[in-house]
Amino acid sequence: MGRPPCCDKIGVKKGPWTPEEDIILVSYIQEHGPGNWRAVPTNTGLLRCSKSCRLRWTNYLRPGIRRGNFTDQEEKMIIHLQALLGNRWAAIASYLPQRTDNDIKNYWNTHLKKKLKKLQAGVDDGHNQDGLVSQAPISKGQWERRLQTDIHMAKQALCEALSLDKPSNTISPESKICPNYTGPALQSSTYASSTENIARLLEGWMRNSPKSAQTNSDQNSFIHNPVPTGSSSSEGALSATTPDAFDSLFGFNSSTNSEASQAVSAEETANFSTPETSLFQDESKPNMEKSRVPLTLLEKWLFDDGAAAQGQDDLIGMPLDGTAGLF
DNA sequence: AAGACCCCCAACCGCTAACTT
DNA sequence: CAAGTTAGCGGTTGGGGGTCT
Repeated sequence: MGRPPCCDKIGVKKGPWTPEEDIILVSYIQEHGPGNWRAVPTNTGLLRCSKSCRLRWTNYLRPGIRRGNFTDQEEKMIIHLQALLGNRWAAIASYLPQRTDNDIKNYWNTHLKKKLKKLQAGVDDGHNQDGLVSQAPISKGQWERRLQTDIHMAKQALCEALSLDKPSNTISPESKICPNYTGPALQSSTYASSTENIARLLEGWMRNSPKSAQTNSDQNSFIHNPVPTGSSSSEGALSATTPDAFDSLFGFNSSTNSEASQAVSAEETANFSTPETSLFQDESKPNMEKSRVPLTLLEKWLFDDGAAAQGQDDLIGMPLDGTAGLF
């Protein structure tokens, strides 16, 4: 028996999601939490395959996602992490908790690849045009030296990237490894208007719903206890959340210029946040920890000698096959 | 003003690792 | 342990919006 399709091809809707579908999905996940995606289309009545629902959630509806306007620091980090990890977008995304792997992948393919290519063309001295590392034939000794150098540079670059911007009170695993690192960037970029729109949409929708206000503790109880406690339709779950609570629950605020809301979002979405803030992060990137484990070990190894042994001068003077020209 | 072209990104597809029975 | 099932990942595509001519 072959592998069955993830969903019946007949009657499955494809293409862009409508706000209504988003609402249904969000309200369902709000009630049941992410996971068990196979049950989502059945239980919600959405004419979407489970995969599509998961993708929609992880790439778009998931709280705390920052979209567009990649900062220099993020760019830098992506470039170096890509050099270090290759096209392991999920792993790279785990270091940028506010970005989805899809987003990073898209950004890499549409912006960074081009940028690096251009730069490499400018400084081409035997390196090829396609990647960071020359594919020209080299001797084994050269290759080993090169590998060592690449690892060395990647170490430094990662340390550097992680040390860029820092809310002062955040204590992260990275901060232990790399003393300069104190957390993810809190930049001026805004969340996706589309996410906002959904929040607004929900806001309006909820205003019309029979139930209105609930206490924050109720919202928090959802955060702390995502398992449904009793009977309810998705509609009930949604109506049990006030717009404000929804904002706080989802870690964003409809006023995107609010520094406070951004701070909250960043904090809540940070992978290194406290357990009580991390329901969605834990669930939306369930294998993040898994994928991070070897990386963390790697980082430890990277930073143990990298951060201590190398001065900042080296960072400046040590281009990552031409990428340093970017900065 | 309008058609052609380009770019971006949301979503899809296929593969595979991980989990369950 | 093997077969079946599910979730997640990375590559790719296509539609829509923006820019150019």
